[in-house]
Amino acid sequence: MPELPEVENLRSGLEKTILNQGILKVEVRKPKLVSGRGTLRTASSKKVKEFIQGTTGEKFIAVERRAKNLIFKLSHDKILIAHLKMTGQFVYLPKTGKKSVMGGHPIEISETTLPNKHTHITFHLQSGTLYFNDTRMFGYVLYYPSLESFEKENHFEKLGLEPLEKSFTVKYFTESLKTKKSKIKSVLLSQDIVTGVGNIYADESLFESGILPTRNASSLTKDEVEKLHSAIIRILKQAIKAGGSSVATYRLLDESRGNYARQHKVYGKAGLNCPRCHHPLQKILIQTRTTVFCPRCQK
DNA sequence: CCTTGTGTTCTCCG
DNA sequence: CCGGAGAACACAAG
Repeated sequence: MPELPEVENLRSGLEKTILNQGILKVEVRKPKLVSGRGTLRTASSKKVKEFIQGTTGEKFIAVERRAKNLIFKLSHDKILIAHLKMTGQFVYLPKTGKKSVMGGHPIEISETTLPNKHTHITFHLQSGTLYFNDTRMFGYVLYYPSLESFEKENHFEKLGLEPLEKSFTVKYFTESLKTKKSKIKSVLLSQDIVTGVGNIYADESLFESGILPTRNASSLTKDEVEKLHSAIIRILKQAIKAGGSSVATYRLLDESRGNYARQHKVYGKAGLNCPRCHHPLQKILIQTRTTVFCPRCQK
């Protein structure tokens, strides 16, 4: 579920809670989740051993984000890279005081028994416990013993630019889109020009900029590229500010757990009327992904 | 029961 | 190399 705004909220939540904490003990219940990325990864007990031995006794120094990935920097230049994919979540439970919970998936947050059957990695920290849960097990947490080993692997090789960095300019976006032969929605989902936009924010950005998701990326006019560029940035920033508009990401346990109010205008609203022109919103499939748009005011 | 849908990304074909 | 389909897996809902 998590796209850039949700991961960014998770990142800042983790930063507030686990930073400077030592790792006392680590448990890995699903070896596959620490054994590599990709669909064909196989469980490796050697990786599990390296993961546990390498992280135990170290301390969390920083929590950063690249696209939808979390980067945990540990003492001694050790690094953990986590991807939540669709259903991954991190939950932190302090030993005492306020119970803060954070994650990527709303269902299990309300079921606060931890660990549960979807808990695959547990970090016992000085002041609390950090759980990595993932129902569908597409996510992963990878361990790198050094800066060199991390850079050598080039984990982020295929990713495009961060949409909220200054380097993501209209000029860059224009030039990049010219080279693409596929639909604009496919390009947004592909992560290789601009990262962090998933199904929700792709549909929302295209609606906001009045562009049909089926348009060929290279056919966008200068004006359309400018509108899409600013819509992506504006919508992502608003979503981060709202705490992630699509799902709960970081909050206190005592807050209303059903509060997943989405601010989107088209995502998940097929059949309802367009908020702009009141024509019924249409649903189609693009690359096996549900896509909702207004056939009248998106051109 | 079976079918469909799910916020991601990698791999395999053509 | 490129683009699209299917796969990785586990549910919930209809």
